[in-house]
Amino acid sequence: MDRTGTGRICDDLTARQRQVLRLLVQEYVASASPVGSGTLLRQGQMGVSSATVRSELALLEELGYLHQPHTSAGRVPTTKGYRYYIERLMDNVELPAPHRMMIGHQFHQIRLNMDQWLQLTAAVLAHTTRSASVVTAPHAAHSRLKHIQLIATHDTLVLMVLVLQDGSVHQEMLAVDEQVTQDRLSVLTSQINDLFRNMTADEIRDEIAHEPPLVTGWPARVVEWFASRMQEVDLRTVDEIYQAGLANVLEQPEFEDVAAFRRLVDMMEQRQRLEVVLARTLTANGVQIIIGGERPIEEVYDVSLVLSPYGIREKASGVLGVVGPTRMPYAHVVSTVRYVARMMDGLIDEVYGEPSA
Amino acid sequence: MDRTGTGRICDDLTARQRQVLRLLVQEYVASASPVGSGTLLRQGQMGVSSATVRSELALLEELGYLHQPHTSAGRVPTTKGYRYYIERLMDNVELPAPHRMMIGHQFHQIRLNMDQWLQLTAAVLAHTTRSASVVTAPHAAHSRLKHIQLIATHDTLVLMVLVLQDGSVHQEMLAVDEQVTQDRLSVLTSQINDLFRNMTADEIRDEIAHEPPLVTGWPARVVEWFASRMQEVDLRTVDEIYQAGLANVLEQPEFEDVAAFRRLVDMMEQRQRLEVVLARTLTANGVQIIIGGERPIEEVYDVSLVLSPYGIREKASGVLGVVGPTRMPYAHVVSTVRYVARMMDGLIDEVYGEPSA
DNA sequence: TGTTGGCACTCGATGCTTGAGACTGCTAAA
DNA sequence: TTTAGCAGTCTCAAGCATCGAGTGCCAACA
Repeated sequence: MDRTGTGRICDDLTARQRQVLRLLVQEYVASASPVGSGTLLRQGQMGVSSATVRSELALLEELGYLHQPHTSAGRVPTTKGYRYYIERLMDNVELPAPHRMMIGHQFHQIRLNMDQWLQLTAAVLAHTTRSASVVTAPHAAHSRLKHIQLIATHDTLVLMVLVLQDGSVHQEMLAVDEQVTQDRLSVLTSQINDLFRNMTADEIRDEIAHEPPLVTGWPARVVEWFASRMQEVDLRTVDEIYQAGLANVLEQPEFEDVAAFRRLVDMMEQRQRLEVVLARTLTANGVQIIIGGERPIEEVYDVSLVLSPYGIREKASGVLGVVGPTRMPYAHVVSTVRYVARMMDGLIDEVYGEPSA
Repeated sequence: MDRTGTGRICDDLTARQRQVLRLLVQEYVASASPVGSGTLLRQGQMGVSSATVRSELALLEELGYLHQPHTSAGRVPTTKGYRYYIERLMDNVELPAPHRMMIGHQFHQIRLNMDQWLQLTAAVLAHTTRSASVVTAPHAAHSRLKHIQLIATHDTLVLMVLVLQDGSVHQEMLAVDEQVTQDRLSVLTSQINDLFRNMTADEIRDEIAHEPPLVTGWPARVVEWFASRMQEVDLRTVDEIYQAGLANVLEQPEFEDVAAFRRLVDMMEQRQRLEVVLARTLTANGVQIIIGGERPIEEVYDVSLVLSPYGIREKASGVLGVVGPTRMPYAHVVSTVRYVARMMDGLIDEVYGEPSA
C-alpha cells in the first residue's frame, strides 16, 4: 500500500504523523492532561524540532484526530484519534507473563459454581485493569430443555425450575386456582419431561399447537405457562449481568467531575442500554472496542468499553469486558480482556463442550 | 419524667432545645448547608430572639449534638444530633397516600418471579427515596430440603439443583472421575429425595454420619457433596443482594466530593462488610437506622442506612432498605422503607405462609 | 434568672488583578 | 522542508480586598 515511497503508508497519514499520534495518545493516557509539542519531544526521540511537531499537530487536528481544549493548551485525542490509534498504531501484545500468572492463580482453586465463576471473573477483570467490569452469564440462542421440575410450595402455588441445555437454571412461581398435590405435580413433571426434553422453545410451541392436549384443567395451564416461560427465556439475548470495580474508575482524574461519573454509573445501571451494547458483542468475533462518542453510546463521550465474547457460539456464550474512561491503556486492557475471555472459553469448553463419549 | 416543670422533658434537653434541634436538622436536611440562628428564626416561629437561639445552639454544641464547621458558619448536626432527632424528635408518620398508591401501582401486574420482585423492590425503593437501595433475597435460617435434582450435563459432570423450603434454588456442578449416566443419576436423585426430604442440613449431616452408607463409589461422593453444599447454604445469612439507584445519590451535594462518594460505592461493593450490616438487621425488629460514623460503619461518616427486615422469621426473611447521605429526609425514608417492607411481608406470606389446608 | 438588642469580630466565599508558564501559530532564514 | 525565534493567547494559581452570614459577649431589661 506504500504507494508514494515517502513514508505514506496505507492511505492517509505519513509515518511521522502516525508516530506523533501514537506518542501523543500514549502520553495522554499516561498523564491525563493535554500534550504539547514540548512534552512530545521530551518523550520520544523523533529527531525533529518542536516546530515541526507543531505543524504536524496542527495538521492532525485539521484531519480530526486531535482536539485542542483551548488555544494555549496541548492536544487531546478525539474519538477518531483513539479509533485510529487502536486499529493501526497500538502494539497488540500478549498479556505479560506476570499478569497471566496472577489471573491464572486467582482462577484456580474455585469450585464449579457458575455464579461464583462469573463473580470472580468480574472481580479479576476489574482488578487487573483498575476499571469497572461487566460479565454476562453464558447462554445459548435456542437452548433445548434439559429438565423441568414442578414443586408444590403451597396449596395453590407451583414452583417451576427449568434447566436448559446451556446450563442455565430458571425459576418462577405460578398461582393456580385449585389445590395441587406434589403427587400430581410429579406426574406432570414426568409427562412434560418425557414429551419435551431436548426440544427448543419453538419446537415445544409447535408440539403443543399440533398435538392433542396432554392434560386438561389446571395442569393444562401449567403446561401453557411452561411453554411461555421457555419462549421468554429463549428470546433473552443477555441473561444475568455481573459487575464489579465501579469504585476503581473513581480514581481516574476525569471522573473528578461528578457529572462525568454519573454518565458512567447510568451506563452501568441502565440494563436495557447496556444489554444492547453487550448483545452486539455477543455475535462479534474477538475483542470489540466501543469508544465513548461512537455509535451505540454517542452521548457518553468519556466512557469506553472493551468487550469480548466468550464460550461456544450456539451452545453457551456470553460477553465479558471492561468499562472505563475513554483515556484508557487500551493495549493492556485489550490483552487482559482477551486473555480472560480465553480462560473462560476453556472453562465453558470443559463444562459444555462435546462429550468424549 | 417532667421533674422540673420548666419544660425539661425526659432527661436532658429542654423543650426549646429540642425544638431548636428539630428545626435545625430539618433545615439542614433541606438546604444542605450549615444553619445559623437567623435562618432558624425565619424558618419556624419560636417567639424568641436570635440571641436566645444562639445561646441554645452554643449549648447544644457543647452537649455534642451540633458541630460548627468554622467560627463564622452555622451549625450542622453531629451523629449524636441525628440520633436524637431520629429517636425523639422526628414525626413518625405513615407514608402519604399518593406515595403509597404509586408504590402499590408499581408492584401490581408483575408475575410471581422472585428475582423480578426483588429487582423491582430495589428499583422502587431507590426511586421513591431518591437514594441507593439494597434488598436481600428471602432466606430461612435452617431451611429444609424440598427437592434435589441431579442432571448429567457432560459425561463426567453433574449439575445439582437444590430447592429448599424457603423457596431458594441453588445450583452447582461437580466433576466426577468416572462416566455418569442420567439413568444412574435419576435413581440417585430419587434416593436422596426419599431419604433427606424435609431435613435440615444438620439433620442430613447426622443421618449420613450414623446410617450405613447409602451408596459407594462416585455416588457416595455426590451425596457427600450434596450434604456439604446444604451446610454451606445453611450457614449463609445473606443470600443474593440486589442494588439500585446508585446514580441517585450522585445528585446530592455532599457527593460533589469524589472521595465521599467513593466511600459509599465501597460500602455497596464490599459484599462482606455490607453483609455484616444487613445481617444485624435480619434479626432486628422494625426499621433500623444506621447513621454514618456509628458502630458498624464508623469510617463511613457521610453515609446512613435505613433498613428493615421483611418476611416471616425462621421461614423466609430478608432485609431491604436505603443507602444514602447522612443528611437524609429520615421521616420520609423510614416510612417508605417500612411501607415497602410491609408490602413484601404480604408477598412472602402469600408465597410461604401457612397453607390453609 | 432568663431574655434581648447591640456590637465587635471571625472566617469562608467571591471576585478581581496579576504574573508565570505552557503552548500556539507565524515568519523568515537555513 | 525544516527550524529558530518571537509575539500572542489563554489557563491557572496566588495574592488581595471585600462581603456577609454568623458568632460570642455584654450590659440592660422583664
